[in-house]
Amino acid sequence: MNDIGRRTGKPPTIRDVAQLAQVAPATVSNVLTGRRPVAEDRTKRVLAAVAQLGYRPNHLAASLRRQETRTIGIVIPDLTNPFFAALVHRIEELAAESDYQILLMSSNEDTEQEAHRVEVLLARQTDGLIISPARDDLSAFAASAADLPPTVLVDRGFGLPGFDTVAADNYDAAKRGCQHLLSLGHRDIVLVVSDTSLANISDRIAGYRDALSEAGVADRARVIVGGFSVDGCRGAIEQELRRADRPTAIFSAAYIATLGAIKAIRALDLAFPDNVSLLSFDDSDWMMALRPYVSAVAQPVEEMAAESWRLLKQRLTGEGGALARVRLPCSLQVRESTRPPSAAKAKRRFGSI
Amino acid sequence: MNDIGRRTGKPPTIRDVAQLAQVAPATVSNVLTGRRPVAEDRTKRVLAAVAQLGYRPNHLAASLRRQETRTIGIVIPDLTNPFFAALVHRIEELAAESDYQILLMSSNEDTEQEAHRVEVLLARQTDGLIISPARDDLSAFAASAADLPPTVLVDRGFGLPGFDTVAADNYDAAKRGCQHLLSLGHRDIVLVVSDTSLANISDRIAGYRDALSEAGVADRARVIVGGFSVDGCRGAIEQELRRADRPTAIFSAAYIATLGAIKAIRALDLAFPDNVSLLSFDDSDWMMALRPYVSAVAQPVEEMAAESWRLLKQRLTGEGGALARVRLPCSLQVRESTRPPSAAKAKRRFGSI
DNA sequence: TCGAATTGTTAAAACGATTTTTTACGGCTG
DNA sequence: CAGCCGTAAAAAATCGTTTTAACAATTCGA
Repeated sequence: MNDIGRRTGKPPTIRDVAQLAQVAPATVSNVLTGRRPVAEDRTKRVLAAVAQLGYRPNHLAASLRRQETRTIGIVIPDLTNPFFAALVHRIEELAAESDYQILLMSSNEDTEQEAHRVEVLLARQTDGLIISPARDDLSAFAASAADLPPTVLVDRGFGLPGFDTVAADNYDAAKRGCQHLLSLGHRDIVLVVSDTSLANISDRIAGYRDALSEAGVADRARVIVGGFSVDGCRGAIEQELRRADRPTAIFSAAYIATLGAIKAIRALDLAFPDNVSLLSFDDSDWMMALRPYVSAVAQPVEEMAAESWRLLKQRLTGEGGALARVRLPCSLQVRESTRPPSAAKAKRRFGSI
Repeated sequence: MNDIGRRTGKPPTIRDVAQLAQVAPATVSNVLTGRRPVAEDRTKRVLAAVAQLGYRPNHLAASLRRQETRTIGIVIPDLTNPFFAALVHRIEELAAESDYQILLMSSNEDTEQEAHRVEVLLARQTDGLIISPARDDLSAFAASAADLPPTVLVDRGFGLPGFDTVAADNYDAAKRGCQHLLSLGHRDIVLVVSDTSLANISDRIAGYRDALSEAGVADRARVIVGGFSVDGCRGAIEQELRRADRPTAIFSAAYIATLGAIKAIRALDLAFPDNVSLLSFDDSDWMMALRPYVSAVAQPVEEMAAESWRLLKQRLTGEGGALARVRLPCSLQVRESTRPPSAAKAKRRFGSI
């Protein structure tokens, strides 16, 4: 380890390398980026100098000059939701493969925070954005909308004009999930959602309603709103389960709602699928730990991540065509928590009429 | 909406604002940053121009000049692990409060990827780093070590020289967890870990062993290694559960191991705590969905995040003192999955001697 | 063999801010 | 009234790279 040529203190710059290699800074740049050919002997000198100095190009300066940061901003409502964690994880992985890095921010389901984060990302010159907006309308971005770099909306905000959007086919998934329950003989199916103002949720509600309609039991539709907290959902569901005409099946339309549903069922000393069937929207690996194993409508998280990144990258490289709206199909995982309504239950209901 | 003074195409720069406000660029900067006083009338003119142009300071340029990016890099092994998701979530939240943003990267438990990510972060001039290293030795950073900005190691790499480090008190937590099982009467407690090369894991192993020693049953120690996959752990545990001298309790020392343990127990048609008690290291909100509710040693994720950020921020603002090593206590959550070994079980064991 | 095209090299400009230095202008003081 | 001082504004330097444009040297075609 010698210190020859090592400027103590500040890290070496391209000028230091150039000086040591006896070439111009531009030549160093050309060697390192490969944009223009450089004679072999100079290339070697430059490389040697780079190695000797431990030179690391300052990405900041390069970004400023190139007007490209190779950074994309991701804004999601809540990283502790495994769905979003998985989404971000995969996007990061894919982005890294193309030498893009991600600036991650959580909006905490709050429009104002979201708007602020987007502003920050704009100021930071991110090349692109992937957002799962807190609300489906444009209010949050209204102020910044005109200055947005290529932006993909994922999970939420599907179809908003001006954006590439990616989402699961929530309508179809909810419909199929509900049909599954119907086919088991359930007629009293309660749908638990976190919030009705979100389009992905209202799509699920629509799918649920349509499935009931087509089965001729539209009037049995019961949608309850539990909010974004587990205990909010739990409370709402408990109330539902305490009624005389207790539902025979619960369809929890979000991660939080599933947790709330299970907690509610436990709290009342009931069991699924014996007393109520349970179907979850969103599948997580931890569900395999549940006994009974919860049936679920699984969103294609990986594909959503892949598709979001694909679309964004196309825009970044200028290959993008017309704005895309990608709906990805969910898969229905029929497992142990959904069964025909129990005889005992049917009898009780019968008696109560 | 008029377009007066609006340069179409490129976003407005500080020069545009200066020109419109009839002042020098420096004055605009002073108004916006508040570093130097500016006369009131000029201030008003500048602010008006800023509003009219929709000027947004280019953070990139400011960073380059200031030699400070207000960006911190976070490198974690795996975002799909709820522990790390929660950690990142909280750090992001805290950092945002101080106007720092985070560049997030996953190492995927891989030293090479990790080293590469760290290099990228260095090139990007991040002001600080928070890393949960894939290995406890310095190999990954050896090349970059000298050039690292203030760096906090969290969860792993505790006590590595040259770093502020934060970790749960794994030794004590495992010991107390094991003591809990011992106090219930268990003597055949198997500890399931992902990997033995990690210091946090070996601390857990040590705590486990010491608890057994102090109870005079050091020879009953059984540590099995399942790797970083759920099914790896499941397989290893199944094998253990199939033995004639099946353990009466399983202590799963990591998120993945807990999942594997539950899966294994289910696969063999056993139940906890009836056939085996189960104690989990790492607590997640989804565990509340388990029936029975799994007892767990909970790492103080929020505090670990807070402490990491606090230490890092101190270094960033130059208030930092001597390198800190912070051990945070875990809490033992005794719930339903840990019970005294069953009579039936005891009898069977007795008969098999 | 001479001018044109090509190639490699470098000096200088540019990116967009902040910080340092210089200048200008009053108000005081001796 | 000259000189000094303090303040606010402007001008210029700076951060570290890439790109442009100018230049020299070489190759090629006619």
